Formats: sequence, structure tokens, C-alpha cells
Amino acid sequence: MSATISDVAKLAGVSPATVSKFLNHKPVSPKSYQLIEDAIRELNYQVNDFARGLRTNTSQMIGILVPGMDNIFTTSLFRETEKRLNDYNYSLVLCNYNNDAVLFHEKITFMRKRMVDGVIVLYGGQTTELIYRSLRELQEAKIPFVLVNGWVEGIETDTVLADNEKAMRDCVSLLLEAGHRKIGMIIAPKNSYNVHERKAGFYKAYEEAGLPANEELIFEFGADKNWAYEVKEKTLEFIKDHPEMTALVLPGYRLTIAGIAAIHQLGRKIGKDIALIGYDCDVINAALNPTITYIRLPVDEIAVHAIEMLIEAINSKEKKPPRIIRVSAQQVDGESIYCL
Amino acid sequence: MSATISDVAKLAGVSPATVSKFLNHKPVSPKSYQLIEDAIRELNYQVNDFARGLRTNTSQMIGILVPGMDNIFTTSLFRETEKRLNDYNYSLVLCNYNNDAVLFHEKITFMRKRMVDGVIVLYGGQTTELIYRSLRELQEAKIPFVLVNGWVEGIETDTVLADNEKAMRDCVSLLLEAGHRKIGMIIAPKNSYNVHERKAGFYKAYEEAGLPANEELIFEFGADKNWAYEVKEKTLEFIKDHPEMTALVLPGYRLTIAGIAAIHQLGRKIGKDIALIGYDCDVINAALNPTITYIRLPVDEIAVHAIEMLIEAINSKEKKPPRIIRVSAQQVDGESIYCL
DNA sequence: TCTACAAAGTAAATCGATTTACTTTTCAAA
DNA sequence: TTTGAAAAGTAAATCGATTTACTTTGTAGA
Repeated sequence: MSATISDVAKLAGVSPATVSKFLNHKPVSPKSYQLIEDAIRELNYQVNDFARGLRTNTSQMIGILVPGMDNIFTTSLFRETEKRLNDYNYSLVLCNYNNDAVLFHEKITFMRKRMVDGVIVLYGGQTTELIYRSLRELQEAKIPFVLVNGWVEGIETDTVLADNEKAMRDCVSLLLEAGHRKIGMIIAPKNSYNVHERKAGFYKAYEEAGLPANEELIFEFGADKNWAYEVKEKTLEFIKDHPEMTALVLPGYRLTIAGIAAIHQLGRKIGKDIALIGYDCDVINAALNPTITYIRLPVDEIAVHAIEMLIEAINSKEKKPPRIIRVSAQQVDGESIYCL
Repeated sequence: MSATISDVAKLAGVSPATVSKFLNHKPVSPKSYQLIEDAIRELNYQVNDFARGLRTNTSQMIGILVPGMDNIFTTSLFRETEKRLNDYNYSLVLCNYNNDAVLFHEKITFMRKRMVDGVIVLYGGQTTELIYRSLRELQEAKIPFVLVNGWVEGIETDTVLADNEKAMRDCVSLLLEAGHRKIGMIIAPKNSYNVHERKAGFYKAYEEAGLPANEELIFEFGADKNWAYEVKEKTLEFIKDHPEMTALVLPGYRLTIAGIAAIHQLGRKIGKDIALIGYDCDVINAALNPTITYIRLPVDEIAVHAIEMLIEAINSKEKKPPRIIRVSAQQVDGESIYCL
């Protein structure tokens, strides 16, 4: 059917071993180089990835493990990653674990079997035994991975994090300066690293302002595989239960949408009766009425760092100490904040 | 490192050939069956996909070729496909051609090289030489593919289509019944099959109502790789240029968002000054103010059909006549329509 | 018990690359 | 011109499965 390395070797008048050297950028004489190059073009030769993989245990594939496809951060990150991975001649295999630890483990096993050369792991939940074990298995199989937007206790690996604490501190400070004192925050998933950081930022802003924070206005809830269905109702409940709240921070795309919907449903006016700061609203903001002031996570930057570290880890034989990169979020102004 | 088929054979006391039979569900004696099963469990054996692929030219991978990741239809379809493909033990390789024919061809070549067993192609644009040729190459390489939501002149293959004509006819009829006469429609990409169908539906609704259609209220424009940046401006222009228009149909997620944004910007009120019918607004609708009446494409149904046909084509040796499946869209009521 | 035929099992070739352990060539210095 | 080391090239083994072309085993019927 299609040409093999032997066909190329025959046509070029050299041995398959020499062609192999050529293919792997090892030195060959200028003469051979030319001959082989011509033969490859002539035969329209392409390396057979199976044969290569069988010998080298390398697949030129990178796995990306995501918690769901329903949130714009994930899909954007995925898009950016795919785009940039083009340059490295890797392809991307998507695995969605749907916020489910059991599925997380299955997918990791699957990727190991598929011999992906590296994995980008999006995990923002809390550290559980199964998650920890899954990642350990990856480490034991010597498959490098980068953790994005999360932190798993006991796992040391290259990590890209958004500066959640600072972002949240800035949000709350902004609202405090606008005169708000009863500021709410809805965060998920429970007990996760991100939630921890956001709480810290929340308190810090109050502290800096020399004001007491209202702990009961922080609503933390779990995010399992059905969370998309529950988020709106829970958000609605929370807002209803706290009529004294004049401002709300919603750190997440789905949270933001749920929050806006809930406020509409209660007949309150965003930017008049209640102030709002959302997250990741790039695409939809223009269609919102009023528009929202929101935090934008720098997805492109995150993707670049993740890929860079991963490729480096794949290419370097000896293990380096894990790196942790923090990127900072930006604020985009809308009409959802008002002065009290 | 990890166990091979020979290790299993040795432990089970049979030959590798027998183990291979077991693995491929060919008959072995009950005794061997048991022995092999135990040995596999004992050794935690997993088939090496490279070795298998090298022999069989089969990868257990399915490619999905999408025009972009910025629209909810695509990402939803991708999600549904990934979810359902789990059951078949295939993995999904994403390729994004970013509305660019050259990239489309490159990605097809890439997939061929990767020996994907089948491809799901989302292509809603017009038939061009390069697109046609790319798909022909797939056919010549005997790689089955399913076309989703599109039609390429001269390519006969399994296809899943939404009933765009009916959906559009229903939209326009609804607006006509509400008394609207100056109904606009913005469609992209130019000259594509979908646009053709939508126009047909548009005219048919007027025809059924015995009314003359306003051709100049159909705005058709090209969608290249930068279309996301242009869509809002163009939409704004169009609305500004046609102040007589009292209703607008926006068949697409990004079109809908752009349209809403444009109307806001012009200071007109949706559902009062101008009626609107959007597409694919499931997630965001609750956050919109007012909510939008929109058409929902049945993504899950589309995914099921696409996968089913693809898997069947992969498994059946002789080529069957191509099937074309049409799924129908649903209408979801919002507050964006009013009676004139 | 023997025969014939089906069922089960196997040795060895094969897929197409890489890699090891060599051999041959080249070329600068003596 | 000769020599020795570096550069270039190669034959053959190898990766781990599948498959072909057999051989062996099992069993029903005579």
C-alpha cells in the first residue's frame, strides 16, 4: 500500500538504518541526505507511527483530562492547547471525567494504555485517595503531566495556577471601596485548593480595609457530576436566604450564569439592587443586560505554560524539580457594580 | 516492564497464538479460556496498541474534525460524542480546522497518517475544490467518515443533518402569525448548504402565508477564520441599515449573541421594539434579559446517529449505500417575541 | 476399536520502524 | 604514502501483537 522505510532505502540506494537516522535528525552525509530526501518526496513516504511506537514506546499524543465540557474555561483551554500543540506535532486526546473520581481513574488508566507521552490534567477539586492514586500511577509509569488550575496534596509536579487569592482580594476590595459591606461569594467545589485560596483573598480584602468579614455570606458547595443541574437552584436559595447581601462574587462561568439567572428570577436588578462580579464572561458579556464586571483567566497564557513545561518534561530524560507558575487574572469592567 | 502476550501464554501454559485468539474473541476451549483469563488478571496484562496496530492497521481512534471551538453546537457535539464513544472503546482525537480549507486538508492528512479508524466531519461551508479533494482522499484511503450538519457536492457518505428548512419555516411562520412582516435573517457561511436550506424555509413560510418576502432582509455573509471578530460589527451594520425590520432570526449561537449585543448597543429593546429568534441558547438563556425564544438542535441525537453509522461503517467490510438522517430541531419559548 | 472430520492449538512469519554492534569510508596528521 | 581516529553506513535483532499454514486433539458414527 504505502511506502515503507525499506522502499525509501532501496530507491535512495542506502540502508534502512541510514534512512532511520535521517528521519530522526541524526547526522548523515550531505549526499545521502539529498538522496533520501528525494526518495521520500518521490514515494510520498510517511513514518508509520505504530512501528515507531512499538520500538520507542512513544505515541506523539498528549492527553488532556478535563472535568467537563460545560464551562468556557475548559473549552477555551482545550482550544488554545490544541492550537499550540500543532507546532509540536503532537495530537491531543480528550478525556472528560465529568467531575467523577472513578471516571478520572479510568481515564488515567486508559491514557496509560494508549501510551500518551504526557498529560494535561485539569483538576480543581479536593484531594481524594483515588485522585491521588491515579496521579501516582502516572508518575510510576513515568508519564509526565502538568496540573492546571488545581493542587493535589502529596503530588509534586509542574503546575500552572491562576492567582485566585489576588483576584478575589481585588474583587472584594473593589466592592468594599464602592461602599458594599455585605458581600457574598459562592464557591465550588467544596474544600478544594481554589476555594481555599479564594476564601483567603476574600478575608484579606476585609482585613486590609480594617473591616469585619461576614462569614455566613460565603456559600461553599460540592461539585459532583450533577452539579450543573443543581447550581442554579442552590444559588437561588442562597440569594433568597440573604436579602441583606448587596454584592455577590461568582468565581466561575456557570456560577455567573446561574447567579444572573437567579437574580433576574427574584426580580432584583443587577447593578442597582445588587452588585455582581462574574468570571470568564468574554463571549457572552456583550449579550448581557446589563453587562457584567468580570474576572478573566488568561487561558492562552495558561495553555502556553502548560504545553511548554510538558514538552520539556517529555524531552528531558532526568527529572527536574517541579515548577509552579502563577498567572494573574485580569478585570474587565461592566455595568454590574454600583456605589452604595 | 509490562506483561506481553508471551508472558500471558507462558503463565497460562498455552501458545501466544491461543492468547491472541482469546483476545480477539475467537473460539478457545473452556479450559484455555479460564487459564488465559486468570493469567491476564494475574499479570495485569494490557494489549499493546502499537503492536496490534502495526499488524492490523487499526488504531481504535476516531477523529473529529471541527470548524472551531467557539460555538456551543460544536463543543456540545464534541462532548456528547466523547461520552458515547466510551462504550465502544474508541478514543477521540480532536482536530480543529478553524474555518480554514487549507487547515482542513492538513488535518485530514494528519488523521490518515494517524490511521484513525473513522472520522466525524463537521463542515457547514460551501463545497470547494480543496474540501472535496480532502474528503476524496479519505475515501480512497478507505477511512469511513460521517458528515455532520453539512453537505459536500459530489461526496456520497453517511450524513446527519438538522432539518434547517423546517426549523426556519417554523420560525418565520411564528413571526408572521405574530403580525411581523419585515422579518430579517442573518446567515453564514455564504453559499453553504445550510444557508440554502434556511433560505428555502424562509421563503416557504411567506409563501404559505400568501405574503411576499423581503429579500433584502436576508443578510448572507462569508465565514472565514476571522468570522468571530467580524460577526458583531456586520450584524450591527445590517440592523442599522434596516430600521424597518421588526423581527430577526439568528440561526447560530455566535450570531445570536452578536445580534443581541448589536440590538442593545442600538438602544432598542428585544421583545418590544424588535422580535428575535436565536439558536442554541440552552446554557445562557437563563442569564439573558429578556430571555430569548430559540431553536435547539438536538445535539445528543445527532451524536448518537453519527457514532452509530460510523461504527457500523468501520465494522462492515463491504460498503453500503450512504445513509442520510435528518433530525428535527425544537423550539424553546422565551420573551423575545411580541405581537405587532 | 477404528475412522474421519471438526475443533483446538501452535510454530513461525510478518507488520515497519529503531537500535546495537559492528564494518567501511574519509581525512588529517605524521 | 601510511596511519589512526572519527564519521558514515549497514546487517540483523528487536519491539509485541496477529495470522497463516500447519499439527494435534477430541468426538461422533460405523
